[in-house]
Amino acid sequence: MMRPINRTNLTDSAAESLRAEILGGRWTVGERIPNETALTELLAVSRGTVREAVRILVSKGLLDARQGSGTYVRSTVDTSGALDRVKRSGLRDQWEARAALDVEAARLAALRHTPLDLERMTRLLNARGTVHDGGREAFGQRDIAFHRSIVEASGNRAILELYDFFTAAILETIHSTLNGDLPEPDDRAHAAIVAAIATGDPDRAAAAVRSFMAPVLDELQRLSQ
Amino acid sequence: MMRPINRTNLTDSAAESLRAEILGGRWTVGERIPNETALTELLAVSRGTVREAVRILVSKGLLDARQGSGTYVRSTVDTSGALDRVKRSGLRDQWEARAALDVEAARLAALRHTPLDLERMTRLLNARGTVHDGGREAFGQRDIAFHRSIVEASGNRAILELYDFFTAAILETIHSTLNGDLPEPDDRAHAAIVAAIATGDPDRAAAAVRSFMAPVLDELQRLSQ
DNA sequence: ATCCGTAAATTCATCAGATGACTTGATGAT
DNA sequence: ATCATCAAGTCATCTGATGAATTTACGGAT
Repeated sequence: MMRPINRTNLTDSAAESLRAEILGGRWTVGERIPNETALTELLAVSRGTVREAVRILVSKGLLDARQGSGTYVRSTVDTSGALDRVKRSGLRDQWEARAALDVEAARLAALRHTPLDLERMTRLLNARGTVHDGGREAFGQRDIAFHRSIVEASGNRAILELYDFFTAAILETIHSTLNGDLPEPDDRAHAAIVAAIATGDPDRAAAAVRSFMAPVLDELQRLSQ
Repeated sequence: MMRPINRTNLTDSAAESLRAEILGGRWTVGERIPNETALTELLAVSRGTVREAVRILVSKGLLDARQGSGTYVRSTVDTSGALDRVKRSGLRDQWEARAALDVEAARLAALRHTPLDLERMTRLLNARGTVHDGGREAFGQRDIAFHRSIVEASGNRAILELYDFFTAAILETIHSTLNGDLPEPDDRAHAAIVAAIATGDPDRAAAAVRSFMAPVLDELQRLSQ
């Protein structure tokens, strides 16, 4: 059951060697790397192991294998580990990062929201209810849906994508560590956010989200010390 | 040369099938999935193909293969594609997201910076010079180093990680699409950021970064329309 | 009955060989 | 010069076999 953390296998070693060569600039983007047989000799492992190693790097977006042609370098920057490190960065850091996106999203939503966006946000706000309606789990889902609609209204897909990531990551962290004893968000504060966005004033919208986030951030700051 | 976008191979199909089963909750976290021989029959592909498919999911963090024991579900949420989608979200969206992180980082830096942080930021600001010193490439590097030092001073590793990602992603995009005709940042604006952080006023620091970012954001907004 | 060491079974890791599918460049006929 | 055809190169896939690590089953000692 107990496993040493750094025991590795040939496939991972081979993939790591290849990755280091790619990131080190041994081949340029678009260039073809040695074929499987040559890699077998270079890495001193069997062809099957080479293929598994290459497969890993293809899935990371570093390589591109084309049947009949060869395997080519697609990118020399590896961003695959970034989100893993974000996940391990602590709850306070994650919440702060999400808050930053949330504030900016509200700012952009004030400038760009469509009538449809406003209708959806209002509807989700009204449907949000209280924690007593249908249990904690269901309330959390409704709360998340409401906040997500704000980010959607920003029209920024990058922010929305990261917001979804943080929502999932934070939920995972809270489930595994805390027992959900964070301050409950104020209901009137939610309405204030929608109202601010509706007026089209970005600074007011940003301030509304920021003041809404403040209690949780303060609590997390306290917990992290 | 022309390649249909959805031509796939057995390994990717098998990996996708497995991924769908995992995300669909067929097995719970910690549960052991069928062994390679069984997967060979379930997926109707050879063991080698099964192994490559499993490798992909292991590298994505969904599975955990243990020699002699079995292959277990590590996570049922897949965040591996999030950054890829962010990369494809357009330059304006990426820049806005990074700006959001940058502003929040300055705010946090004002509250948390150490004397060492301040020293480093000042040093990098002075070393930044102009675009005429050592060429455009070198100047870009110094500029990035300065901005990164602000994010470092925030003490938030999640924001720093994402900031690095955006820096690389934006650089890649600019290289491949634009020809670097974005507004040059003002030098005095940089000094204003450091000064604001040094006073410890988070709102002033945030405002300094925001006004510094404004010209580029406006230009990108114009380009995106 | 419990504990513990050994053997057996299970499972993933790795290697080797062979065949097929696809791409690319060369060849040759028109 | 153009185009169809062919040959070489390369990745994709299958099959079989052996090794290494883990787990389980078993049997003896206490």
